[in-house]
Amino acid sequence: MSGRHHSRPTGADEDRECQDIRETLSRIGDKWSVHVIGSLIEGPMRYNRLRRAVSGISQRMLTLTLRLLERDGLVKRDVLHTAPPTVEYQLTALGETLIEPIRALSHWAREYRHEIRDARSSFDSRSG
Amino acid sequence: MSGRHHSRPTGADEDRECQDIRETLSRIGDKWSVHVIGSLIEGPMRYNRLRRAVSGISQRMLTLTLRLLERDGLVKRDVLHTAPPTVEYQLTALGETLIEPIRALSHWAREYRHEIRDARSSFDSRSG
DNA sequence: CGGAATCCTCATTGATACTG
DNA sequence: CAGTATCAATGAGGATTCCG
Repeated sequence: MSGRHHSRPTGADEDRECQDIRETLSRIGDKWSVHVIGSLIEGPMRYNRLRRAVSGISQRMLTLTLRLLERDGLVKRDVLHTAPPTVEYQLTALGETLIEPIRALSHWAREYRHEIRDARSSFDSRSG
Repeated sequence: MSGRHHSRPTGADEDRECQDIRETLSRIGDKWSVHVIGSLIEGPMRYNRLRRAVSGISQRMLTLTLRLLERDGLVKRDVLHTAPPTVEYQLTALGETLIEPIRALSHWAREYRHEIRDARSSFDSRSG
């Protein structure tokens, strides 16, 4: 996670980098954030449509997830003054910068899913 | 998370990709895995040294985390027949492939940490 | 439509003590 | 040294109900 060039990284460098990555992971590594972000890639979306897009999410968790993403500046919330009220969510510019790194992880997961599955069943059979 | 070329992705594509990414995130998005992986990048390491490297981790969680990483084929556990026993952990080839995507997220976290901090304090002051 | 509030459950984690 | 076993606490998440 550290070690630029060929020099040994200091422990402090490591700690700071691990902090950074852990912060990001706790932001998007929860149960729903990536699903929500993934849905919003397609474009702005309203609350109930988002709810259908992210199948399985409860109303509580959708609201909570959106609030946290909004708080971190990754998602923008727009209230349109209609009756009944219309609320639209979309990725911010900052939110869009997250797409690439997430996609990288997604590709990794894709590429190695079978190796992981095999490693698992092998481990499980060894353990009884 | 999908949308290759310019064609609209199907919902099924999206779901599958979100599944993949969620699986990866639940594997490494827990409280300790990234710390452990980050420490093992430097090379093989024994249990107690790892424990000191990942400061704050309990014995229980270190063992648990290592088991899960081993199960998924990301970490290799070697028992050296000495007295007292010596156990060495290291990343597998598969484990090493994870370094790059993790580093990408790490860089993202670094690059935008201030924007996120500002977004947060702005949001919090708006909310009271 | 787009939530907020409440209650409840279960999974994750930590602390502690013990062991080959 | 490198764990295992047990228990207690914390907190994320789901279900339900109510609201402007």
